[in-house]
Amino acid sequence: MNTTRPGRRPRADARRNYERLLAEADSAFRENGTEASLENIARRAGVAIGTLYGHFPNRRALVGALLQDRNDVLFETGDRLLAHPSAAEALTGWVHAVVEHAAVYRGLVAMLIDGLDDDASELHESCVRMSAIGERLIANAHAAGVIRHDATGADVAALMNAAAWVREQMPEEQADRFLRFAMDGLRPAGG
Amino acid sequence: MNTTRPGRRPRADARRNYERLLAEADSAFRENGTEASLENIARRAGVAIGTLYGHFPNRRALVGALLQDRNDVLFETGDRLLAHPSAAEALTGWVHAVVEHAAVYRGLVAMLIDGLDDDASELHESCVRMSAIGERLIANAHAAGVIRHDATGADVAALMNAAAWVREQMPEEQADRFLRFAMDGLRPAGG
DNA sequence: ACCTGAACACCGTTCAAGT
DNA sequence: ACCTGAACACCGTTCAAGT
Repeated sequence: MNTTRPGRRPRADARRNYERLLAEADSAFRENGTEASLENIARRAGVAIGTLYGHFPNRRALVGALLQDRNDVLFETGDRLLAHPSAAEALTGWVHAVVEHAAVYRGLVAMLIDGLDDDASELHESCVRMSAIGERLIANAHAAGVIRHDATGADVAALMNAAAWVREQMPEEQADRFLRFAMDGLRPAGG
Repeated sequence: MNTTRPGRRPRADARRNYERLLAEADSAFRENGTEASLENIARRAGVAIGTLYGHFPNRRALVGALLQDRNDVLFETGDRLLAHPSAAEALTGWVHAVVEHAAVYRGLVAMLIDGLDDDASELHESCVRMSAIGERLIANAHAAGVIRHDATGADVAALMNAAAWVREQMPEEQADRFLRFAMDGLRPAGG
């Protein structure tokens, strides 16, 4: 639960401000998406705008800090699915988990896509890890013959991101239907 | 080619400004997406910001004016496809046409989605028309038995919008693959 | 009838000055 | 070591004043 970075003992007020900023950012991002006003977040947290930038050099850092715990959960899910006996169920489970993960904040999918390409992004490491898990699950699916042979990791990633975007834009039920149909399109030809 | 609205004879300078604003907006939207700075557009067109607002009350109106000609082409395509002998090819053709249509400006898909729900939007009419064509083509596809029976118009719309979004975010080739796979997911179970 | 640009209210981001 | 808030450079949008 201690989210403080390298320096040893943060001052009590610094820690409190950090915590408050995270809480306000979370609620602002949930309400208005990842483009929510940072000035507003600082104001609601009761600190000056400079304090926000002191703790988080940019918007990505703030989002990254908020995603920490959720990332841990996601990667545990990934490990569990990699050991799952059914490669098909594992892949489906992963896609659902990632879509759910990205659905917290409107606009997050776009940030994650950028984060994968930009190695200077605070989100880069987790994006790469997500990508790696996906690749392995797809390899397993191919080995088990439960996915059409011409589908690549990039194809599944595109599907996943698209589904997350649909989830941001439309009612959850519609997003579920989209995901189900799209996944059917990945099944082997004879399936 | 005359794009002037109800008032009879626009002043020569007004017409020229209108034309210049459209041209600059088009290039700005192509470069930076539909969120491109309006002040920049006015500046590059050589007019004051107030002149831009005089011609276009908001960003949607500007986008709508730019889409006029492209809409005509799209709807002609729609009419032609509605008369196409193969319901399957017609639907596929329509989805491709809409994705291509929305791909001009990054961010346009999101505006079109909003435009369908918001009847105060300058884009609303064309969105409704697009939607109606889609519905008819899907009805035809169902009648011909070339689409899975549980797929609705909303499902196809979601797929189309998602494909357009993928086209905005990733290389065109990736978007094509996504679209092909996703469309396969709409084929009848036994297909 | 149309154009101008100042005015207002908002941003993100930086940084000298404080404690 | 951390916080503050003014400062700068940018927005979208409106509207009184011009021609």
